[in-house]
Amino acid sequence: MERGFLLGVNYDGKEKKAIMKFYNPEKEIILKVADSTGHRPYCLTDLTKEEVQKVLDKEIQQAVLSFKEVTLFDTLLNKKRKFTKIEVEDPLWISGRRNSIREVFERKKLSAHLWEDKIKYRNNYIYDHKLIIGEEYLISESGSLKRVEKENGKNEKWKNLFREELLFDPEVYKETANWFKLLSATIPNITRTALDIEVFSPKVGRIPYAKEANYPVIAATLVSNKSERKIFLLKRVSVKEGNLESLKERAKVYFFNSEQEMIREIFNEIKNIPLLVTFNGDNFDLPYLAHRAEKLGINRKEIPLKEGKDSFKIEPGLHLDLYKFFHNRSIQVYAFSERYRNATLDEVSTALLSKGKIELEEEISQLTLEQLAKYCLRDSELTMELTTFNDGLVMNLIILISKISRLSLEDVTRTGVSAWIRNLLNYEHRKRGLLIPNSEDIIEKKGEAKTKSVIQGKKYKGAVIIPPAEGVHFNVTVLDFASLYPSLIKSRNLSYETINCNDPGCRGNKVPDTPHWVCTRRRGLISVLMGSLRDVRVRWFKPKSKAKDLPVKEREKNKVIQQALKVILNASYGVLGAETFSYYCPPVAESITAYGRHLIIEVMKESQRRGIKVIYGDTDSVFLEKPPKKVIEELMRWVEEKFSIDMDIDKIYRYVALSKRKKNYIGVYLDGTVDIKGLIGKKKNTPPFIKTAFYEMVEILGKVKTEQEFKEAKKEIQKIIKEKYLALKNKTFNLEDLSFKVSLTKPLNRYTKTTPQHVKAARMLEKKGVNIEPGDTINFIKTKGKIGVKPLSLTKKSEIDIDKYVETLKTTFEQVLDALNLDFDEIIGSKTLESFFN
DNA sequence: GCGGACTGCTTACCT
DNA sequence: ACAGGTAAGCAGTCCGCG
Repeated sequence: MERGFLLGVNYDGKEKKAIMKFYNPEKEIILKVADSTGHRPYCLTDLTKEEVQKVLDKEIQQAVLSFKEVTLFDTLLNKKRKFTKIEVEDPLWISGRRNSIREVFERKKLSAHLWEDKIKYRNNYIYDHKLIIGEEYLISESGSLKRVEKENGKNEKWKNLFREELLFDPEVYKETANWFKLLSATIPNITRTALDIEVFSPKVGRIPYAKEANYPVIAATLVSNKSERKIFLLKRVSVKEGNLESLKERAKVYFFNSEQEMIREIFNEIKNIPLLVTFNGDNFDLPYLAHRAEKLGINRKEIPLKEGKDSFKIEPGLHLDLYKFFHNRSIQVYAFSERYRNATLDEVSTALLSKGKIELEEEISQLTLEQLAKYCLRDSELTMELTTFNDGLVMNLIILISKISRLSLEDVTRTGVSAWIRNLLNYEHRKRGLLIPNSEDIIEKKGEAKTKSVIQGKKYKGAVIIPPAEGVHFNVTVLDFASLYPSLIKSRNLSYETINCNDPGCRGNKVPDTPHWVCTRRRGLISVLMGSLRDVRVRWFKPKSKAKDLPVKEREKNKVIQQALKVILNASYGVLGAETFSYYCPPVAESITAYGRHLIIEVMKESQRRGIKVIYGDTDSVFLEKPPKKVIEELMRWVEEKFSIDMDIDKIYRYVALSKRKKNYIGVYLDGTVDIKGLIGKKKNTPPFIKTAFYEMVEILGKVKTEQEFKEAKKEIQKIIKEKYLALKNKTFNLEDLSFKVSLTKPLNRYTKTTPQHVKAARMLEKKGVNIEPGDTINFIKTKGKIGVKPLSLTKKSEIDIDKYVETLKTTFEQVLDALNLDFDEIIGSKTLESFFN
């Protein structure tokens, strides 16, 4: 009998079996357990066995192991149906090779009669065995599994807390309890090692191409989470050694005369690593090593690396590529609040660890061995620290998302949030004996969107924004709906199968502002799953992440769980409106925003009925001017009773300055902190000169306490504006403070429709031999003359177009001046005789 | 052949 | 490969104008 935490499932093409990988914390090793149940790849069809046999040719028929009749519930038709389950030898027979079942069905226009054929076999295996990644199992000699269930006292407390919920919505209650157990269980601290390699390059500034692997690997470093460090160095006659002794204090150093020997040694290390961590290892380090090894004549059997479609995996352990994980938009935005902008090792580690890569003054190939080793070691250290900082936040996040999505750790780090949610939904369909629907069937049955978007080119109508009341408003309370869209999905029973259901009795349950209705007889699966995730977050993990009575460690644990849930919940609405999502359902997506619009408008009306002005609102919030406490409480209770959606007090401002512009305001909290939304002065591309001027104004605004104090503040602001205007006119500034910084979102040659200014500047740089790539930020100055722009590095002070900067200063300040009822032109005194006559 | 009105493209932001 | 809505600036086009 062995014990281990399940980390993933793979398919072994040679053994023709699913292989589960468990991690045993005592021995710090990976246990590979092959399937012992005789599970085979399969897909489903509503054709009979005889019909299928007519469709498939002899070659596939030989690969078909069996036809079985199965009964599943079709959620779209709301009835049980019989299907033929076609079991085959190898997943490629389902799809992925010539004359696979899918290909044949497609060719014969029978795609509509095929189901569950697009699911990866490793996931199919997880569904059928109800496996939970990240959970601990007992593994018997024969390979059978048993979950280690740890009952703890917490569960009882939990049940008490939710007795009410149990009566009101038992299905959600049941799932919430499951999530609670799953997410509170112990998370293993997996022993892991980071790897980084350096490669010789004969050309300056050229990164070697992994597929060709033409040049030697000259260094490799390995750093474990237990601070074991190893440096492998290739001796080269052409470079100096430097102080090699200094390396030995920091790591075990190994020298090699032969590159082949060194690579062999790296492979020996990899074979003993349960979890390998790299930064971009899928696309560089591992393919380079694999191809280089083959080139050097190392036997394929000695190479513990396996090339996948968009991954490189290792044996027997697992490989996580952190680049892909940090590159994930949801992770970047919701887990790390956009603290890094580009997912490079340097930017991510600088932002999260306050420590970046070693800056090089020379080319990699010219460094002394000492410098090379230190550079390479730092990269591995950073990569490892990204998984260990903050008590292993990143590792825990990955494992928690695995638990929720039921995907292996390797898949979680390589896919986006829509793949996570899709997999969870697939798993839950299978668990309940429901047919996993084809995307086309959902669209065919439920149709496209019926509302019209405000922005042309979008698919349906989104949120409403209550127009801001221009001016300065003192004593403002902002109310918001707690995670509005997930709450609506839960409380309005929204799911692909419940929208516009077949039962005529449900037609009265209309979605406002749309022709849609929602089923009143059965709970929707997406509604139950997202609803229970929402409940467990809002009711338990979020408050417990802030609970002062808990030890800090405990709070931090809850915080990570809360964050993992947030990442998934924040996407729950968005994926339903994304064509690429396999449960894409426009009527559901537009119903969510429609209920949202209805809600905010009703709250606004009610607030005004109760004598409180709503001065602004966006999607899920209302800004209330001078609301008495009592009225706020009554209003919130009214909303909760009438719509069963929770409202929270989001923030309280001493005052808010609004212009007519939406998504554009400045608010000052009671403690004087300033909240800036959408203003140009805050945007990252605004020149520092303008930004500084703007923030000088913000500082003054933060000090204003009463309406009387505004008089003085207005004078000071006018002073700043005059000063800055004169500084521009007299050119008393640094050139670089006038540079706009704009990012390239695509390669230069893909700007074919128009040529924006930053692209013009970038092209000038490229001509000078500068390497320009997507994601690069271009620094440019607005200049006089026909082109109107030059890269910062090529501009002389005399070329600046001062008038353009006065314009930028004007628009930046106007966004606030409008609220203060001040006029920029009057302030700088350009209301001269001339403008008078015009 | 020039300038204003307009539309479209691009980036950065908000919820 | 989660969504829609807004602000702003510039590029490019159309149209009028003896």
